[in-house]
Formats: sequence, C-alpha cells, structure tokens
Amino acid sequence: MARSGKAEKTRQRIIETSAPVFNKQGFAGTSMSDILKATGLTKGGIYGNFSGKEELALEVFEYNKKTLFQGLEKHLKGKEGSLEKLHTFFRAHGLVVQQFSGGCPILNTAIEADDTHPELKKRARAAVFIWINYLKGVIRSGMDTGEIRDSVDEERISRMLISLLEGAVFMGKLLDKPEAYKDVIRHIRRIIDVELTNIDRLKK
Amino acid sequence: MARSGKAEKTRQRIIETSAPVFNKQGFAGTSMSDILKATGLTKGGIYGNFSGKEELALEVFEYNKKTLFQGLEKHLKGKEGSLEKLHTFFRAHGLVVQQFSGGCPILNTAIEADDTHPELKKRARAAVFIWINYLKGVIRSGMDTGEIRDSVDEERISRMLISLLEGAVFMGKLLDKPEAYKDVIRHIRRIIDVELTNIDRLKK
DNA sequence: TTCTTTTAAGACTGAAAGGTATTTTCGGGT
DNA sequence: ACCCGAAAATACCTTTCAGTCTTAAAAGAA
Repeated sequence: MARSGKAEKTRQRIIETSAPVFNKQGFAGTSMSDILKATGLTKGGIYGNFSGKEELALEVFEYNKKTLFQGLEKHLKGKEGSLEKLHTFFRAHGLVVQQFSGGCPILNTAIEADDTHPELKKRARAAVFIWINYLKGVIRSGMDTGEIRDSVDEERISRMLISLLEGAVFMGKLLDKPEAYKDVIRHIRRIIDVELTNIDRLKK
Repeated sequence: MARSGKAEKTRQRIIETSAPVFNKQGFAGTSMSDILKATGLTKGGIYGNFSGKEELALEVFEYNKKTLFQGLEKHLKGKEGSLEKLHTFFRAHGLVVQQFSGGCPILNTAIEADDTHPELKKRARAAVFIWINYLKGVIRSGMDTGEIRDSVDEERISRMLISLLEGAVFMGKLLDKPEAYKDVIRHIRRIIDVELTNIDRLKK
C-alpha cells in the first residue's frame, strides 16, 4: 500500500482554507459548496478526505484552536515571572486573534454552538477551561514565589479575566474601534498590577 | 374595507413565537420550516404577513431589542441618583436577559451577523450605542450633581462597562455557571463604587 | 513501462431550502 | 342568509443542500 501521505497533505490544505470560512460564517452559515469554492476542489476531493460537513467543522475548530494556542505559547515562551506571564498572555491574545479573519474562534464557536451544537459547545468550553487553568496555575506559582498576593482567589480572578478578555474582543469587533478593545485590555493590566501584585514584594 | 386588524395580531404572534427560535439558532441556523413548526401556521400564514425570512428576522430582532430595552426601563423607572441608575442598569440586565431563552440577543446577533449580515450588524451596533449613550448621559448628569467624579472619561468607561457586561453574559452561558456571571457583575459594581463615586461627596 | 492503488473529478440523488400561485376558509357587513 | 374581501392552507416551483457513486487521472511499486 502506498501510504503516500498525499491525502494527508490535501486534508490539511482543506482544513486550512476552510478555517477562515467557518470562522466568519459559522457552522450553519457555511455550505459545502462554500468549501468547494474556497479550496478549489470538487466533491470527490472533499468527501474522499472527510466523512462530511460535521467532521470537517470539528477538525477546523481544532485547527483554529491549535493555531490560537500555539500563537500564545510562542509569545509566552521564555517568559519567567508570573506577572510577566500574565501580562504577556493578554497582550499576545490580541495580537494572535488579529491574525484570524472573523475574530476569536472560541468566542464565535461558543456563541453559535451554545443552543445548537453540543459537541462544538463542549469543545469551546474545554478551550476556555484550558485558559482558565493556565491562568490559575500561573497565579498559584506566583503566590508561591511571593510575586502575587496570597489573598487572591485564583479561580474567580482567572474566570473573570477571560470574561473581560472576550468582552473586549466582542466590543472591538462590533464597534470596529480598536480603542474599545484596548481600554478593556488596559483595565486587565491594571487588575494585574493593582489587585494581584504583591505590594510588599514591590517595595523591597 | 375590513381593516379588521386580524392580520396585525397574527403578525405579532408570528414575531413573538419566532423570537426565541431565531435567538437560539441564529439567522442562518433557522429555516422557514422551523418557523412553520413553531407558529403552527403554514406558508400562506407566514408569507401573507412577511415578505420573507429576511423581513421576519429583522422584525424579530427589533422585537427582542424592544423587549430587552423595555425590561431595563421598567427597572430604571423611578430611580433617581446617577449611581443608583448605574447599579440598577447592571442588576436589571441580568434579570431581563434571563428571560430570553438563548441569552442576550444583542450579543448573539452581533457575533453571528458580524461577517455575514451587514443590516443585522448595523442594528446590533446601534443597540449597543444606545446603551453606551445612556450610560454616558447618566454619568454626565452625575458629574453635574457631584455624585460622580469629574475626572472620569464617560465615553471610555461606558464602553468598557458594556464590554464587561457582555463578557459576563458570554461566560455565564458557556460555563453554565451563574457565578462566572456574578463575579463580573460584582466587579462592575466595584468600578462604579470605587472609580466613579465622588469621594468628597461620600465624606460629607 | 506496466500494473495497481490511491486520490480527485464529475455526474447524480433525494431531501430541504426559500418562495410563489392558487385555492379554500373565515369573519364582518348588508 | 348571503356575499365579499381578507387571511390562511396547500399544491407547486426552482434552487441549493449534503452526500453517493462511478469514472478518470495520478502516483507508486514492480
């Protein structure tokens, strides 16, 4: 058997070119003929590599998620302190999401899938939990090193920061006003500096 | 001519029963046969009262918006001070949105329509501007009476509060955790109390 | 080169989409 | 009771939907 890996390359190409289409138009709003147009392939090419729209959409979500996460990781790499990691996370998110035509795929997917597509909702949720848990971890280790106050509730604050972040993305896109986004991010920075940062440590 | 007003009643019934369907499934995700099922009517009943899906969806958006706004106004009615109005607004929003199956229609519409439906996006945007302008007005008159500090940038802070609010709605729904929502609302309250409230005034 | 297997093209399917045109039913006015 | 106009039912239309099946073209192995 050939196992040439050619199909695998095509499969990947399909995912990559479909990704922005799904992210802009949503699952229900994207037809397979949209995908044919975007990829330049025909039915045989698509259905030879995917069982159908469902499978493709899920793969596309995973791809978008991976791209987003890897983008964040790239920015985070090498960062040492907890506070630095937090600041980097929120700066990086904006930079990375900008690369997506159609805005943050986690937000888009979550809103559309919420009452219509349990599997996609589950995955969007899982992605958000990864972020929350990441932030929680960073905050905890910051508490260990003394960078971050012991008094903070890392679960609550992590959830809230993500919530602020996605609110910022929403507002920035809707109003087409980068300031709408930036103001919220600035607010997040202030929360980190004012409410998380251990003052004793700063003074030393 | 009969002018019986019967059609008008039917039209209204169609809008009301379609509203939750569109809010949950979105514009692209809702088919006319979904509407037939929900209303119990047949094509004749629908197309006799609406030119098509497009018109119906727009009317439904206006209806949802009206319901949401009137709900807020009801809570706001009789409230006097600026700070009280602000607090009421954010408390009321949660209560009113809870009544919508499918979550905040402004958020849902904005996200879906953003890259697909200019007219709906325009309207979602306009609705958000109404909120922002309302908050701005309240803050300004609070500055006049001395309730609110003169130093605040009412445009910026209004935009940000709405952004926080919608982020809270998003998070609450995605995680099915009311606390996720409540934490952000509590944070909004604190911003109002700590950053907007005029301290001089408080001390007197 | 030839043969085989993989991969994509393209014709085709049945169902569902949105919408129209015609017919039937209903309800008020005489 | 009858009629007429308004409103809803229903039969029908075209297009598009997701998906299948068969055929042709590539690619790899011999």
